[in-house]
Amino acid sequence: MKRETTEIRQEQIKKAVLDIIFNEGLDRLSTRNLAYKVGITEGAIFRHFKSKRDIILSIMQDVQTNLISDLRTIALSAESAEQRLFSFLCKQCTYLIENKGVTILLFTEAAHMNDRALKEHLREILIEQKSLIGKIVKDGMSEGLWNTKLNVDDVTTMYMGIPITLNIELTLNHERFDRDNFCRRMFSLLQHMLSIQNQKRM
Amino acid sequence: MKRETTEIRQEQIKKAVLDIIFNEGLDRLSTRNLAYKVGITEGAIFRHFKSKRDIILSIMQDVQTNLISDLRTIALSAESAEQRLFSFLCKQCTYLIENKGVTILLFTEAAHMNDRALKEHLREILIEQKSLIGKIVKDGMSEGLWNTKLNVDDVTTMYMGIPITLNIELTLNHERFDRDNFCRRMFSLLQHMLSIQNQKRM
DNA sequence: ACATTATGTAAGTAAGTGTTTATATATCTT
DNA sequence: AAGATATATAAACACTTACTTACATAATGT
Repeated sequence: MKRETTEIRQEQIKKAVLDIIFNEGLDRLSTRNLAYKVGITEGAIFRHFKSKRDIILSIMQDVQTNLISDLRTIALSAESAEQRLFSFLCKQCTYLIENKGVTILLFTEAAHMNDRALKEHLREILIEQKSLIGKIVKDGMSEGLWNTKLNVDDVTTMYMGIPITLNIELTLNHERFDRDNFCRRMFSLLQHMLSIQNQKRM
Repeated sequence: MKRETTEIRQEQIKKAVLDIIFNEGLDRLSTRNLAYKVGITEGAIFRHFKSKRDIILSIMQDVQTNLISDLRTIALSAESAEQRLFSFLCKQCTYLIENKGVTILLFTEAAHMNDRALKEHLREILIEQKSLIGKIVKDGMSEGLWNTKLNVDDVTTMYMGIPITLNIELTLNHERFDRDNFCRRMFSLLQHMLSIQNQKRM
C-alpha cells in the first residue's frame, strides 16, 4: 500500500469534502464516504485530522488565508474607490462560483451543528469582508465620488446581499442562473445607489 | 394517556420542529427528540406524518399559504408602488424575524438533503417573491417614479439580498444584530438605487 | 542493517438514525 | 353497552454515524 504524508492526505481529504458537498449533498458527507473518496480507510482519516469538525475548521482557515487576504489586498490598493469596489465584487463572485462547496459548507454547517466556535469563525469572515467594503465606501465618499449622506453600515449590509444571493441562486438554480456579467450588472446598481444625485421626487 | 386528533398533533409536531431548530440546532432534529418535545412516542409521529421529509414539506406548504399569500396581497394592492415596496419589505423582514426556524430549515435543508423536490419548492418560493417585486418595480417605473433604464431582474436580485442577508445575520449574530428600523434603512437605499437622477459623475 | 516513526488496515465501539410491528386503549358511533 | 376506529405505546428493526483499538508495514535516519 502506497503511503502519503499527512500534508498531502489533509489536502486530499479537504478536496474530497468539497467534492462530496458539490456532487452528492451535505448529508453524504460521512467519514465513511470521505475515506472511500480519498481511497483510504476510515481510520486513516483520523490519523490526519483529530475529528470531522477539525476538517471543517481547517477548510474555514483556508478561506481565511486565501479569499480574505486577496480581498484585503484589493481593498487597500492604491486604485480609485470605484475600481476597488468593482474588483472586490468580482473577486467575491468568482470565488463563490469556483468554490461552491465551500460556501454551502460554511453557511449550512454553522446553522446545522449549532457550534459556537464555527459560527463565530464564520461571523468573523463576514465582518471582515464588511469592514473592508466599508473602507472602500468611505474612501469613495472622501474622494467626492459618492453620496456622503448614506450610512456606510447600511451600504455594506446591502452590498453583502449580492454575494450571498449569488450563492443561494447557484445552489438552487444550479446552471440555470444567469451569471453573465453578473458583477457588472450588480456594480451598476450599486453605483446608482451610491451616486450623488438630484432626486426628482422624494 | 390523552389523545389528540391528527390535525392537532400535526400542528404540535411542526411547532416542535421549529422550536428544536431555533433552540438546539438542526442536528438535534431527530424523530426521537421531536417525539420527546411533543410528549408522545416516536411511533406516534409516523401516524400523523408518513415520513420526516413530509413534515418539512408540510412546513414549506405553510410558508407558501401564509407568507406568500400576504405578500401577494401587498404587491397587488391599489397603493402606490413606493408604498407597496415598503410594505412588502417590512412584511418579509417581520416574517423572517418571527419565524427564524422556518428559514433556517428551508435554506439549509434544501442544500443538506440534496432533495430535488425540496429544492424545487424553495426555488418556487423565491421566484414567486421575485416576480411580485418585479411587478411593483415595473409599476413604479410606469408611474414615472423610478428610473426606467434599470433592468428589473437585476433590481429584484439586489432586492432579494436584503431578506437573505437579514436571515444570515440573525442566525450568526443572534441578538447582536441591529434590527431597529432595518426595513426603513434598507428601503431608503433602494429608493436611491431606483430614483431618476442626474449623476454628477459617470 | 536495524530500530524508529509515520502511515496504513480491519474490525470493532457505543450511540444515533428513520421507520415498522404487535399490541393496547381512549374515544366515537350505533 | 358493544363494536369500530383512531390514537397511542414499547420494543424492535436494519442501518449509519463519528471515532477507537490492536496490529501491520512502508519509509526514514543512523
